[in-house]
Amino acid sequence: MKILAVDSNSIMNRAFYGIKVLTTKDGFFTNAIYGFLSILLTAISETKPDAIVFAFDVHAPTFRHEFYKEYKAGRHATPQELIDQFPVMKELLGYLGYPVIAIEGWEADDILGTVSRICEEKGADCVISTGDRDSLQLIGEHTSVRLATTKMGAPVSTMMDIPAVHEKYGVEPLELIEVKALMGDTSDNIPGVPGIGEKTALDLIQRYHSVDYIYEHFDELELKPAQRRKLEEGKDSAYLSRRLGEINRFAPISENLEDYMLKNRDEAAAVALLSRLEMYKMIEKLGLDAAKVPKPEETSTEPKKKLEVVLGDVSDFKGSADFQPVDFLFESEGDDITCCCLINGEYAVLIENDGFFFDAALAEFLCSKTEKRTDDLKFLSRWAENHGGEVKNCVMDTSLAGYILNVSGDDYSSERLAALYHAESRELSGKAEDIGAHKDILEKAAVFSDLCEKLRSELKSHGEEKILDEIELPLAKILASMELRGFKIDPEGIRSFGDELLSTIKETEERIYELCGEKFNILSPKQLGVVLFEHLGLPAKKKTKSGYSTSADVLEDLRTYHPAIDEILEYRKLTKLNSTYVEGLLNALAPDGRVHTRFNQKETRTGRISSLEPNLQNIPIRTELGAKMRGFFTAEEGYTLVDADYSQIELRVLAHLAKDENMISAFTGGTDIHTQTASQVFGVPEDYVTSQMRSSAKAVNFGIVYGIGAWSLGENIGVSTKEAQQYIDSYLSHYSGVDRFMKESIETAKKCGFAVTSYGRRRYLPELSSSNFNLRSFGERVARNMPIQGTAADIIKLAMVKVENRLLAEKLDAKLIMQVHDELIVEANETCAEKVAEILKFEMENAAKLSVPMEVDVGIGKTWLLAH
DNA sequence: TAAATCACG
DNA sequence: ACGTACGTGATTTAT
Repeated sequence: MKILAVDSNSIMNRAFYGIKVLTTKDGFFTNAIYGFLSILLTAISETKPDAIVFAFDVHAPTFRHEFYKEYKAGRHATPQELIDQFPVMKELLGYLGYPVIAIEGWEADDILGTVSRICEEKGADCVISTGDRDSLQLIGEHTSVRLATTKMGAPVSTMMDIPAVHEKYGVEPLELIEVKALMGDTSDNIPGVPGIGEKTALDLIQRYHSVDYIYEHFDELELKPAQRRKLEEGKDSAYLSRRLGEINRFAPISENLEDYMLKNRDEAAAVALLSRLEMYKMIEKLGLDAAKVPKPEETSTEPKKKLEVVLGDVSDFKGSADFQPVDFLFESEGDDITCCCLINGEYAVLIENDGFFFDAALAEFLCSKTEKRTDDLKFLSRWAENHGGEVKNCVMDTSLAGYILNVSGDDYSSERLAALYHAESRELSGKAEDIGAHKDILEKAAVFSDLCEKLRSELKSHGEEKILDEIELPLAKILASMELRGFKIDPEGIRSFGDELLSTIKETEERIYELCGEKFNILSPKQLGVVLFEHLGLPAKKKTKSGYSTSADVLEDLRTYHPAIDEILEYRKLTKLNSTYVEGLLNALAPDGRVHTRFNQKETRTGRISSLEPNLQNIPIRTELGAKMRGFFTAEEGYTLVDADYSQIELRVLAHLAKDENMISAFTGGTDIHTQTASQVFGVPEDYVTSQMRSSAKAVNFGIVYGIGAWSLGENIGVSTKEAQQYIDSYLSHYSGVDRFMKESIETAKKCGFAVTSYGRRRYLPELSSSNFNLRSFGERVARNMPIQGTAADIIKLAMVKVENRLLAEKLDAKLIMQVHDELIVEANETCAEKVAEILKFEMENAAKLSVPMEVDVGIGKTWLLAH
């Protein structure tokens, strides 16, 4: 028999402060519950208990104990966001069939102590799960403690048993009570003996084992005079502390361990509650059946609307125009569509791909004027283009709508969105065998129409309709086309570049072994750390959770200490270049001689798009060697690349948003912004700005956009924190509009709960109401950054739509193939490259009207390197 | 699977 | 007292 006893209050606290902010979409904090369940699941899988007991303090957290504890420790009172999670946690545990014990007048500790005592007496095993070292005194023959802590932000658990206590403290577990009696515990309001700290207390108890012994044999003890005096004066306090610190092991709970076995759980209630908490993955992890969710029909009195399922054929594509908008759902295998479902008013028409006229009929349908709603427009557009058509008049993509409504989500499937936005399901009618054979797609179909309406009205009420209609929907189609077209690369060039790299890597490797006097894996931070900081004795500024940091900026500081450092940095650069870019690109090369990256339109928190498999948005450019890579990105025979990029778009957006006269005039006047900043921050005329000053000013400009802190700025440009603070102060006094804007951004975000771009794209920031300083600060930095980065992202997306429209309207043989946040690349027939360059420049510069001009640099060339 | 590192804007 | 600039994705080693 093995019992897991959970110190629930302690674990809830640990989880609340240790886990990043997590809320439901209405803002209810769920991070403590989530963290609690995660810790519980690992504890269960590690200990495999036969029963689990959850001990809570009665009041969550009690005023007498927890509140005072926090007060004494100089922290804030327990935040409401945490308090609110306790009743929900208990409710959930109840549904899950676990015994929850909370007894008026007894602390959770006492309950744990009692459970472990019972176990010891009956010879059962007891594992206590807690985040609090208090419980270590309970460790015994059959009792161990699983201590949950956070080491540098990461959750860690340590098993403590008798030998572990011996090793760590050099005393018996029970003697920890004596230690505490002497040293006290400020966080627990135990005074101890004033002047006696952990070291002395441990030393005394190791020698004399108890408070009683110390005072009973006081005159015989070998003590330093100061210690003797402190102990004498603190005698009463020591005995008081001795009583306070000992956990009571006789709480009035059942002595029968069988009573703590798992009871029948109310699966439906548990699933319903977890769904309300939006912890869908947790449902599975807890071994619950998601299908047990009670149907919402129970709450509605009206009869459910019907959806008649019929098997159709390709002729049904044509007839659908009468029922606009038509909802179009599909199932796919690879690039193919295998089956689809059209929702025409009352009917769900299933059409299977029979391999005959399906593709042609579908392509024709997608091209038709009929208004369509779907759940993955980019896929559909790619399919349509592959079949010689396009998707016209698509007015809804539920996944894009879901992304716009919450950019921080991770699942925009229509199933999930339907649950999130309480879309109502229609009742399927029709032949049972038809329904059974297409269960998945029909389940989606049943809620889809209502989901579309719910999403649309939600967008409308947020003022985010235009983002969907004018930015994301048209963009999906463009991205599809960019993915399909791909980027031509020169595999021979890459291969020979790779060969050169490999031979340089080999030489560098040899030199490193020579210089270090041993062979090891240079790419292993662990091994490298040992060699550099132990064998070679270089000064380590330890950083990471698991040892020495060997990151580039740490090594940079060590360059003068040892000749191997430069070689190691070089080695890293070369291997990175080879494995990520040379090998990565060759692996991604499609048979058509091009790489087809995929653009993720629903990933970033700011509204940017991202690129993956391969990521073409991080092809090297900053170093000369790396930039050679861009020489292998090229255009088809007879075509050329036209590359256009915004100059300092984020700073321009900032000048505009902040309405900062000074910054606006820098951009209208045509002075270099970093030079102007340097001149103002350092108080010298522009002609006297050195390159050193300009580069510091540049860092400050970047820092401002990121939500700057003096410490990091100093770190970054190699000046003291104090000096960096002076730069910032000077900056903000010269750019007072920026100062005001930053303050307002945070204020507004705190008031609304989200940060927002010029175009109304929101990013919810529950972090802002976190009681955790670091999280809250992060929220504030994001509140400052999101409007800038996000607005810039909106602008270039708009530009892409405009550019594509122009290229199409003017029937140019040119296609957009890449976007790198502030840069667009078009592959154009050589005959129209100049025209395309003009269009790019014009449409990008005029994609938005800011109070500063947007400048675009355009280049034409056969390779990315040459065009940029 | 997570952590460390490094490529880009 | 504490941690320390925004947004991504790929590769490697280590757990």
